[in-house]
Amino acid sequence: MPELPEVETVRTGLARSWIGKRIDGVELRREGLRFPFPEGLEERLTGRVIKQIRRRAKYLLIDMDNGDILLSHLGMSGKWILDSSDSEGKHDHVVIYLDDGSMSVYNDPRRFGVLDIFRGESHKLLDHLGPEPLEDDFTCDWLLENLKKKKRNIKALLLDQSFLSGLGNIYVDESLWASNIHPNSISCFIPKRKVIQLHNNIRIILSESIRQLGTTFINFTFLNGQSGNYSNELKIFGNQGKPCEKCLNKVKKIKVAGRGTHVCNKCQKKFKS
DNA sequence: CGGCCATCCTGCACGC
DNA sequence: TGCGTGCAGGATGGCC
Repeated sequence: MPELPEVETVRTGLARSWIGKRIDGVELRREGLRFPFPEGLEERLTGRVIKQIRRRAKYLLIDMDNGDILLSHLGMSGKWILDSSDSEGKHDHVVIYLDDGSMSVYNDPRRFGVLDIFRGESHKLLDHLGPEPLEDDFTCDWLLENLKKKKRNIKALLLDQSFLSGLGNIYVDESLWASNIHPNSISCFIPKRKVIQLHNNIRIILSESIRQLGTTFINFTFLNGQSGNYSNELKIFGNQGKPCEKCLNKVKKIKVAGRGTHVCNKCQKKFKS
């Protein structure tokens, strides 16, 4: 479940390993992932030099020397294994051969990932995305104004990538707990002082997680065994049955917006009117 | 517009 | 121990 901090961690790793290298060959081991691979992907990538790696929401954008952009989304279980010595793993779907003799392998058991190539400013999967929570345009005023405009369940809204991009199940639960807002609150009824806290907490939590290289669960390493430490910092996610760190009340796991949701009913206030 | 559901897929945690 | 079942989850698309 890579979210913004995990994808950012992957970006840093890919940048270190890939920038300046030329792609000598690409092997596709199946027809596609979530979607079929684009026609002629191997040919289009072969011979290209990788110039830059960017991130938008949970997408990786790999800029080539001819203007082509390789788009990679890790879905639920995707990972890039760099300097791999082996590409025969059960779920190794894509192999990229680089001009330094190394091999990068895309492995994705659940195949919810996306790999596409495009050129220009616009891509169907990117065009509708909301602001980046760590960029300057995600201001407290912006959040206040836009929560007011909607009458939606706050958890559903924060998970909605067209509203705000990059948050997933983990960081939404963490941000709402840190702000003492119940995930079943309605966006427009959350008072200003709580929205200010929410805005602040989203940025603090994401930044701190990036600093720690993200959250890693068993079975989920990003790059050659490098793994995130933010798991140790999780205050509510996965803590069902344990005492809340703020009030010792038992943390519950409920369903909100179709998602498993962790909540402290004592600390987190439900704003519904 | 918003909520809800199904879909994609596999691994894993259950219960018997 | 081993099998079957059901669930999780990011994003989309359809339905009401």
